[in-house]
Amino acid sequence: MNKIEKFKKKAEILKAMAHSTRLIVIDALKKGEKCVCELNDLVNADQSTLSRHLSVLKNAGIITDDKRGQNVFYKLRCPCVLDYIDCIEKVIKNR
Amino acid sequence: MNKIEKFKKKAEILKAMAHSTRLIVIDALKKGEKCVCELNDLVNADQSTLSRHLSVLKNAGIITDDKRGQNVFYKLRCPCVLDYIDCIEKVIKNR
DNA sequence: TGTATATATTGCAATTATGCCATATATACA
DNA sequence: TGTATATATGGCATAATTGCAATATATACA
Repeated sequence: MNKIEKFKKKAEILKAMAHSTRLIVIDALKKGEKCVCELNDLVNADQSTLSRHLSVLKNAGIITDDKRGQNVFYKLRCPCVLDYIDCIEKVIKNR
Repeated sequence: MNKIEKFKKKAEILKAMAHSTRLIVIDALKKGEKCVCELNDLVNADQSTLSRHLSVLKNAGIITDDKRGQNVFYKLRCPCVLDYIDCIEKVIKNR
């Protein structure tokens, strides 16, 4: 894989994170897994819309799902994505 | 500013980074400022396209510009954005 | 088996992002 | 002043993202 392809892959991950609803989900998962219904209470969006956001995060490899009974539980695959938010806040403060 | 607004602002920054050309620029600036002509040699895009990518990064507060003579030099405002690489690479490996 | 509940998917319209071309602006220098 | 060089901007076509409504699927439980 050449250099440009590598940057494209990284951009994909960032793009998957680059939405307020998806950031709310990532933030909510920092203390452990949550089912869709719990996440639904946190975000202000249609159930189908949240479901699509979750699939974006899942396809990017940021979260994983685990179906148990009627519920699907999501959790962060790499909690380091949360560290990144600190830097983003610094950017916001400095601009 | 309420919580959702804060997440929207963070998403803006991430979205500004979420493009391969803009990641190449950010990476190129890790060792210090560079003029547009130097960046133009690194990316595979029209000059006007690069210019527009630079304005996206600038508007997001990720880079600043400094015009000296005929050249415009860009540099990272918060080099911590480079830390994304380690975490993003971890996400890519784990998925 | 039938029904309720949780979650995912499809269709579609509206918005936003992207890229290139042409053109504008601003500086340097003859 | 005129010309070349560096960078930015406007216009426009194409593609991608977003959100909701409707529908599908899958599990639980009566």
